[in-house]
Amino acid sequence: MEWEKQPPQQAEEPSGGGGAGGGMFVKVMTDEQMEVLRKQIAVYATICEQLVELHKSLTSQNELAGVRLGNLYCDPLITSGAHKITGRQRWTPTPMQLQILERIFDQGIGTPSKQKIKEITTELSQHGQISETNVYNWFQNRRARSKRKQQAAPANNAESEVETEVESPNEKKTKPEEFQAHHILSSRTEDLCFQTPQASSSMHSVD
Amino acid sequence: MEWEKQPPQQAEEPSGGGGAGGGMFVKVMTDEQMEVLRKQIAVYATICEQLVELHKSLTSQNELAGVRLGNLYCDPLITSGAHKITGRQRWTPTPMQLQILERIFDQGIGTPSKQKIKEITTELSQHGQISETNVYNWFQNRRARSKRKQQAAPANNAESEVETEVESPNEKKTKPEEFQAHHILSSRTEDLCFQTPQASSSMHSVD
DNA sequence: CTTTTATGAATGAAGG
DNA sequence: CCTTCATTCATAAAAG
Repeated sequence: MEWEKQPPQQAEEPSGGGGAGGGMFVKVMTDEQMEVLRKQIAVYATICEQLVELHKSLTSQNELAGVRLGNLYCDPLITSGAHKITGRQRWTPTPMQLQILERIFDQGIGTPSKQKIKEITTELSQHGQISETNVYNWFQNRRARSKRKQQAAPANNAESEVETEVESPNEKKTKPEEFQAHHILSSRTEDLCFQTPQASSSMHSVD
Repeated sequence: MEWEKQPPQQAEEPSGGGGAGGGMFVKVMTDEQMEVLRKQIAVYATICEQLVELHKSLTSQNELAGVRLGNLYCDPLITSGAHKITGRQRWTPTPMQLQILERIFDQGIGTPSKQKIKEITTELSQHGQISETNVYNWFQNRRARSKRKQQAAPANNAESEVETEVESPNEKKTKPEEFQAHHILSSRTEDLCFQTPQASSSMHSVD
């Protein structure tokens, strides 16, 4: 089946002669696999949340059963278990890499072409692990960021804002009605037990 | 989803108490286990979806008592792609829409004809607000990015621990994230649990 | 340890 | 189809 293909993802041993002692941490799934599962479980989690909300609504009229019902199936799912396995790690530029990137960015070359990306990546590879996508993303983000900062940072009295929404000049965009459900759900996704309710007996907590 | 190789440049583990460092790669799950896992999640997805449908109908009969029920659970999550009060202009596929799209993408390799788009849009409309343009864009983006990723991460040499599987050379990297439920639900869920307790416990933590 | 911020990455949509 | 942009999401890092 198709899950066999493994990405490289070689983790380096930080300082040689490390542990190898007692509790050794091993990755049981590749990041890719984890991400796939996480995504799928997110679907499940989302639907579950819908059910939670629905039950709240349904029982709000008959308050007697409302609170208990919500807690019962919501809490155990979300609060369950420890975290481990792994999350996806993201690239973090080394100071040296960052310096070089900033320098290139300041050179006014606002056009990071494909070829340029390759060159930069090659150069930065001498200072740490990096990929072309990292460079590409960095420039994309950098440009967008400075653009956004420009319109927020200066205390310009350009009140030509026709929108009814007014945002503070020294504050970045705020979303009052933003609900953070995604955080809760996805942050705990890896903690969900991969089991059917019927299979509970075949699998219990570790140690 | 698709990421090119993600270099764990500084994948430091907060190794407390001589714990060995970063991610050592061991394959602890067989293909069969992964397949079982996939099916399990598919079962969950199916059950959840059916529950949602069921509760929807339950709600509809209670509509006389509480009118606001529909809004509470449906609007924030299912119709998240639509516009909430302040309006979000960018379409966001619901998880269920995503699954359907992914499935179609895997099947009808590549050629989203006009007629096909129409059909897909109609089908997806049952799971949330969507337009043909959304579908079109989605397939365009999907294809382009899938292609780009493939060329960005070709330098893969699998881990020595992992038996590599041959994949079709002229085939795009098979996308493993398809977990469509189909009608697994009709089969006995007991058959879908893990056969090896070791693997199950490994899923939780290995520390 | 919890909350906040900074920023790498993902993605819908537009342009060519 | 391919590239680019704007917005959003998730997480490492910083602040409390």
